[in-house]
Amino acid sequence: MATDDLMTRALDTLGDDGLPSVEAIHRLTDPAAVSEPMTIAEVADLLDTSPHTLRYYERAGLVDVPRDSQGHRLYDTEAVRRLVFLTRMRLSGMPMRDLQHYVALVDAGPSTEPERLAMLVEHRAFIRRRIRELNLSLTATEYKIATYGGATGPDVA
Amino acid sequence: MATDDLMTRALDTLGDDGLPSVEAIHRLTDPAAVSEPMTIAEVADLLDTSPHTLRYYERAGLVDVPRDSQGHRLYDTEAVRRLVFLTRMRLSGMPMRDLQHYVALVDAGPSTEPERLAMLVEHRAFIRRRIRELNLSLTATEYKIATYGGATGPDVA
DNA sequence: CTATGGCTTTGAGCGCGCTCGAACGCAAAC
DNA sequence: GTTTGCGTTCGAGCGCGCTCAAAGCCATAG
Repeated sequence: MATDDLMTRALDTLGDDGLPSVEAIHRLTDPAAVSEPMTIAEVADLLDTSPHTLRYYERAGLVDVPRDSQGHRLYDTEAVRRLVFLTRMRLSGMPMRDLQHYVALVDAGPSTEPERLAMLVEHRAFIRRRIRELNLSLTATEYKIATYGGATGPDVA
Repeated sequence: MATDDLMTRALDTLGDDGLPSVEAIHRLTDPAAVSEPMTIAEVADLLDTSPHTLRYYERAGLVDVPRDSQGHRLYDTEAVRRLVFLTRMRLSGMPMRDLQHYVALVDAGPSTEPERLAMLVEHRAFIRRRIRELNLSLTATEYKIATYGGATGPDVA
């Protein structure tokens, strides 16, 4: 388990309220400062995932990865950048199917930008709804902790 | 799809910021005002799920449901209450496994209250982390929408 | 020279949470 | 009386996202 992966570092820039600061945005826009090609293990560590998963993403057509003379993957800046995006989207609940569609649009050229933008806007709405749901469950859980009697229902006084 | 299920109603009590109001808490503590037994279809509609799923939860040992003279399920207040709790926990990401453990603890009596409380506290931490992750992804998505150029990376100026 | 370790490919397997199909029962509606 | 509709049980199937096993290649270490 990576203890200093991207997400961990990014979360550290947030307050306890979970609201991102201006600094957080800068970290988001500069995910991997180094520009040298990385091995699969390094990328996996950076993204807090496994080499298995990175190969799986590649097989799924989500990213193209160059090889070195021995046939080993060497992730260049472009590939790393895309994977940062992909893992972020996955983590926030976008299905593989949609990501495959998205990258197909990217590969299809600039004419598909409106559709890509529409996907992002829809995903934004999805994330917002999820956050609202989680806040509700959080409130319910906190209420249950505070008034804990052990029943499954609220057992309102 | 139920358009007036519990979650929908509860979310309506929240502001756009997703922060629950005092009223929301009251709705949470009084999920189903009626106290008459409900059919499986009614409960499914209330919880925005399917009869299939409700039977599945029962088979999984999460809840006991009384039957009428014809062998049909008649959900009493206790069962509905527990299912409200269960679906809330599921929606916020608690695994079936944990829920099975939790209800086993409930059935084991008051001596297990500390462990149940510990589970809730841990789940609260889980929800909070998820919300933080989602806020981060939300920020990233909003940034990408705002600066949209269509690449998979930020393409910082 | 022979391990050891990290990478490669391919296809298969798995854990989770449903979701469905089949065969059937009962009851109210036509 | 039969059709329609909603319910029942049981076991099987499915979609998703990984996750792994097997067999092999190459390079550096001892």
